[in-house]
Amino acid sequence: MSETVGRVFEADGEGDQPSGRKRIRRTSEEARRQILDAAEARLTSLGPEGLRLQDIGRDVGMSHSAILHHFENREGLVTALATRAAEQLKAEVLAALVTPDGSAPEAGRVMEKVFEILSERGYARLAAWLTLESRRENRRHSRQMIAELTRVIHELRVQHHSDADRDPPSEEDTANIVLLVATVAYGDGIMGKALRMAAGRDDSPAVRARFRAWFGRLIQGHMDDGFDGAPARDARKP
Amino acid sequence: MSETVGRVFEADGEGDQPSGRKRIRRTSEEARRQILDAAEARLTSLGPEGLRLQDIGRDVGMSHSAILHHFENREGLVTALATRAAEQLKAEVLAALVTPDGSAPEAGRVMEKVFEILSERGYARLAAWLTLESRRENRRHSRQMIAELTRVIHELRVQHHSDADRDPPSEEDTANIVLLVATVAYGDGIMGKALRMAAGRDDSPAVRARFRAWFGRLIQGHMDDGFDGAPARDARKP
DNA sequence: GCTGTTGCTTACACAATTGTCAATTTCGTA
DNA sequence: TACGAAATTGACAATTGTGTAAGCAACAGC
Repeated sequence: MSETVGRVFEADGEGDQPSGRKRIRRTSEEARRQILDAAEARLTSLGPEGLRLQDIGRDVGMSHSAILHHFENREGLVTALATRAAEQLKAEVLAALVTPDGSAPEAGRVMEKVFEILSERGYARLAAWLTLESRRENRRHSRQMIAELTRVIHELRVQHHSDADRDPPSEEDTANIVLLVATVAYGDGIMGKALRMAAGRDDSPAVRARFRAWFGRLIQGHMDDGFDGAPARDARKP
Repeated sequence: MSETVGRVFEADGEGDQPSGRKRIRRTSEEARRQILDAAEARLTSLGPEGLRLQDIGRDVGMSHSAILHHFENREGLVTALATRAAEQLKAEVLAALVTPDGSAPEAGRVMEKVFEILSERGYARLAAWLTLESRRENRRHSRQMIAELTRVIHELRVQHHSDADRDPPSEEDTANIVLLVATVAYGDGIMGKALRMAAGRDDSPAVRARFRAWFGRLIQGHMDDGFDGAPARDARKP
C-alpha cells in the first residue's frame, strides 16, 4: 500500500531515504512535531493501516530510523500521539467555555466546538483507533479530563442558574450531560458517516448540522427544563 | 504477540498445525461458523491486532491455510465478519421490537437491547474497527438497515400515538431518535470505558446502567413530550 | 470396498515492517 | 577553527503475516 498523504519533498522513487539532496537538521522538538503531525494526518485519513514508519518518514522527509531515534520505538510514537491529542482536545474545549464577556457560555456553541474537534477534525477516529488497538492503560494522562471539564461546566451552570424557584442542577445531571455529549461526538465521529448512510441519508454537512441542531435542542431543552425530568418550556420548532 | 483467546485444543507448542493428533473434518458451513466466531472473539477482546489467521486457526484447531481455503483471503474473512455482524444486529433489534401481546414496545426496553448488542457484546468495537480499517464501501449490505428500522419504529410510534390533542410525531423526529440512540450505543461501546474513566467514574455495570437509565429517561421524556419541543408532562425524579 | 469430492495440512515463497548499529553530517559553542 | 553533541542516514537483521501449491485424509455415494 504505502499511500501518500503529503510530502515535504518530491519523491524520487527511492525506498527510504528522503529525496532532497542535502539533509535537513531540525531541532528535536521541531522534528517531533512534524512527525506527529504527519502521523496524525495519516491516521485520520487512512486509518490504522496508514501508520507506518517509513511512510511517515517519507512525508516528513526523513528516514524511518530518524523517527525511531526520536520516539524510541513505534509504541512511543503512538503514545506520544495519544498524549498530544488528548491535551489539545482538552485545551480547546476549555477555551470554548470562556466567553469574552464572562457570560454563560451557550450550550449549543460549546457542543458545536466539541463536535468540530472530535467529529469533523478526526480526533474521534484517532482516539478510537488508539483505544481499539491497544488494550493498554496509557490513557492515564487523560484520566481526569472529563471530570475536570464537568467540574468547570457544572460551576458555570450553577453560577448562571438564576431561576430561584427551582433546585439547582445536580452534579450528576451535569456529569451525565457531559458524558452524553462526549459519547455522541465520538459516536458521530467514528460511525456517523456509516450510520447516516445506513439511514438512507447522505453525509452532507447540512445533514450533519441538522442532526446536531436537533440534538442541541434536546440537550438545551433538558437543561432548561428541570434537570431530571421536571416540566419543560420553550424550545419550539424552528 | 499472538495471545490466546480460547482454544479448541490444548496447545502443544507448535507453530501452525493444530495440536490434536487426528484432523477433524467439519462441514464447510460449520467451519466457517467456527472461524467467524473465533475471529469475532479475538477482534472484540484483543482489538484489530488480534485478527491474525494463524491465531484464529489455532483457536479453532486448524491451520491458517484452511481459513484461507474457506474465505479465499483475509479480506474475505473480514467482509464475511462484517456481513454476519450486521445481519445479526438487525435481526435482534427487530426481534426486540416485537412484543408478545402486540402492545407498544417500550422505548427503554428496546434501547436496552440495542446497548446490549452494540455496547456490551462488542459489536460496536467490531464495527468501528471494520469501518476504521478499511475505507472501502463494503457496507452496502447494511446500507438501508437503519432506514428500515426507522420505518418500523415510526410505524409503531404513530400506531400507538393515542393522544389526539397533539400532532403525531414527525418522521424526521423518529429518524433523529433512532440515529441518536445508535450513535450513543456505538459511542458508548467504543469509547465508553475510556470516557467513564476520564470522568473519574469506574466502569462497573451499575454505573453503565445508571447512565443508560438517565439517557433512556431523556429519550422517553422527549417522546412523551411533544416531539420537537412541545410541553412536557410526567417523568419525575425517581 | 472403491472412488470422487473437498476439507485440511505441510512446506515454502514472498513481502512488508520494525528495529539495530555504525558511520556521517550539521550546528552551537568553547 | 576545532570539538562535541545530537540529528540523520544507509544497510542489514529479524520477525511476522499472507498467500500458494501439492498432497493427504475423511466422508458420501455408488
